[in-house]
Amino acid sequence: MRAKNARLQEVARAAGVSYITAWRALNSPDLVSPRTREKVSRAVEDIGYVPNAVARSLVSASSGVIGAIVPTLEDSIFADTIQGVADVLHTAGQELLVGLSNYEMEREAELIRAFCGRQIDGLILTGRSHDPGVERLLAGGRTAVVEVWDYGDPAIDMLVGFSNLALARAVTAFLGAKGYRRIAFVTVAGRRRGRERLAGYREELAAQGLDTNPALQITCAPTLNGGAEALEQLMALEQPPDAIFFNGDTLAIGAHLRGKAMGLKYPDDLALVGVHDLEIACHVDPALTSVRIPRYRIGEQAARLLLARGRGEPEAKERLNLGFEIVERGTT
Amino acid sequence: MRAKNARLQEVARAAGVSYITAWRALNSPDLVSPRTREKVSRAVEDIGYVPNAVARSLVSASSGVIGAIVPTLEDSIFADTIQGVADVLHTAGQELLVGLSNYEMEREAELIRAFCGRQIDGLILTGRSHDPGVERLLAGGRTAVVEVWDYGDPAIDMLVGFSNLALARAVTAFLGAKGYRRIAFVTVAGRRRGRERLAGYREELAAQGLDTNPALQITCAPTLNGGAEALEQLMALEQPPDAIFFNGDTLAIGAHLRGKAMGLKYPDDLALVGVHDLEIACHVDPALTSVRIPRYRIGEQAARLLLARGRGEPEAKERLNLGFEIVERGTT
DNA sequence: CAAAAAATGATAAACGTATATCATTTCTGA
DNA sequence: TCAGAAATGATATACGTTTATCATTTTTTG
Repeated sequence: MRAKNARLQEVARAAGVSYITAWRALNSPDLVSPRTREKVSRAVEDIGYVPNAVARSLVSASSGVIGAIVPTLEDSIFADTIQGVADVLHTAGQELLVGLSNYEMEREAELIRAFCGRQIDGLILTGRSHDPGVERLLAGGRTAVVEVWDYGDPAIDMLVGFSNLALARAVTAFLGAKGYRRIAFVTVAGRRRGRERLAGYREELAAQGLDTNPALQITCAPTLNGGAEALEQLMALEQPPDAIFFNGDTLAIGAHLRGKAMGLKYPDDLALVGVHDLEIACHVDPALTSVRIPRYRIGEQAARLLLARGRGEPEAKERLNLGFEIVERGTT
Repeated sequence: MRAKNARLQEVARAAGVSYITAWRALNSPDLVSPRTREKVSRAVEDIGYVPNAVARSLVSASSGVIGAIVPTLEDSIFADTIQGVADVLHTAGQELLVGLSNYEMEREAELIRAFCGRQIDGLILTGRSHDPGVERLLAGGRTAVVEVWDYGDPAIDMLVGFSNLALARAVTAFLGAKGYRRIAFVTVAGRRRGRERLAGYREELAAQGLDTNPALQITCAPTLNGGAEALEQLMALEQPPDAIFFNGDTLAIGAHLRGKAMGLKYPDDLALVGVHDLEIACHVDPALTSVRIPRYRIGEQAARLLLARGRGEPEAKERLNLGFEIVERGTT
């Protein structure tokens, strides 16, 4: 049933040349006369020959494949980064093996192991904390690794991201400077990035002498509805916040729409800030203040670093802080 | 620099057994005594041995990798399908090679070629129209193929999706039954799926004797803003529509928010319907009527079909219509 | 027309695993 | 203690490419 793919040997036979000549025609065309080149490529066409990249990988110890592991594609955030990676890799003819860790370190570790067995040329990981066994596996430097999203000391090799701590401090400082005093912070339960931002938020509250009431620091589900419920919970407090910093536009938009239905006026009754600057931030009324994050560029740059390493250009900068930008709109 | 990975030979040496025994310990453990098994797995640990899946693929002519090609990950629609694929493949220990065609048939063809060279065990393609050369390449049946999203006759092998034609007819009929007479249809320029739905919309208009004015059939950019502008364009007509069928919730939400800012009342001034049933459809006021599409399940089922085929279960149903569901809410 | 250059060919080893065959050693039970 | 079973080992071939070496043929050039 499963007929075997044609090998180069068959191409050679069909073209009436030796194996080695067929090989040269495809891989070092200058060593071969134009006529032969022509014969061989016609044979390739006729037979439908596709070189076996597996065999090539085996002998060359490099596969032309990059692996990327992100927690999920269900929110568009990481999908944009993957898109950036894929777009850059495509220009270099490399393929992309995608793994979804579902925010589980163990699942990430499994994926990394499997990817390494496939001789990937490079690996993109989300975040800076990984299974210790994996860090040992990758420590040898056999595989180029870029960690993305969290700027800081790379745990393994190279890194591209922005500082979550700085982001949270900047937003908190921004709200403080606007005169808000009771600034709440809402994040998704159980996510590392949220915890880093929480730390930044707390640092800045302390630095500015703002209200540090723990009741203003809550978690919710990673959905519009989660944000909406968080808003209700916060506004039901005896002393409700005058500003809410949502760790994600999805939460913030959910809250925005719910709050508006409740009759809240932004920013007089309440200020809102999100993160990611999704398109919809401009389309609610008043428009949502948010933080622009280079999620596509993170992917692009990570892929570029891997490609540069593959070409043996160690001079490439191996630790990139791509920053972020607060985009002020009507809700603050 | 790039130290080679350990081979099984080294593991055998470290464990003090022969190569073949080490191999058996890992691949047919029952043939080996518990003590030996123990020695070998300790050696694997010590050395950090990871089996070379490339070599395995070469000899077994099957790679443990499935390829999936979608147009983009930038809208969450295909990302959800990929997520479904990845979740199922993970349970089977298969990896996922992702390709983004950017809606270009030629780029899709390149990716397919590259994937076939990598000996993928199965391939998931979006849509039913592909480069002719590719269809020839895949026609041999060497690689299991599932086309997803568009239900109809599979061009190659297996298929999982829903009928875009039926969807458009159903929505149009639904609006007609509600008494709307001037039903507009807005789709994204240059996308095949949009054209199929347009056909369904037109068929149903004709069947119901509704207004077929071409001015009510327009295209826009695939963004919130695109939808908003489409709304403005339609409402500026001398005879504006009384209902708009947006081919995508993103467009519909963009229009919804813009229209509300313009003072439109839904559904009295205008009815709106979207497609995809994104979470936000419930969070606008009034909530958006939309069509629920099994985008995650499409991915799951496609992956399941490929796995079943890989296990040699040809009895698996190879043409699945997963249907859709109109979710009626406040805008109609 | 001879010498140099270009093109082609033959052969072999390597990549790391899968798997088959046959041989030898060690263990188990009566 | 010995037959039979279980465990281990030695050896070889295959997968399809990459790459090296050396030999031969064909073409070009002065």
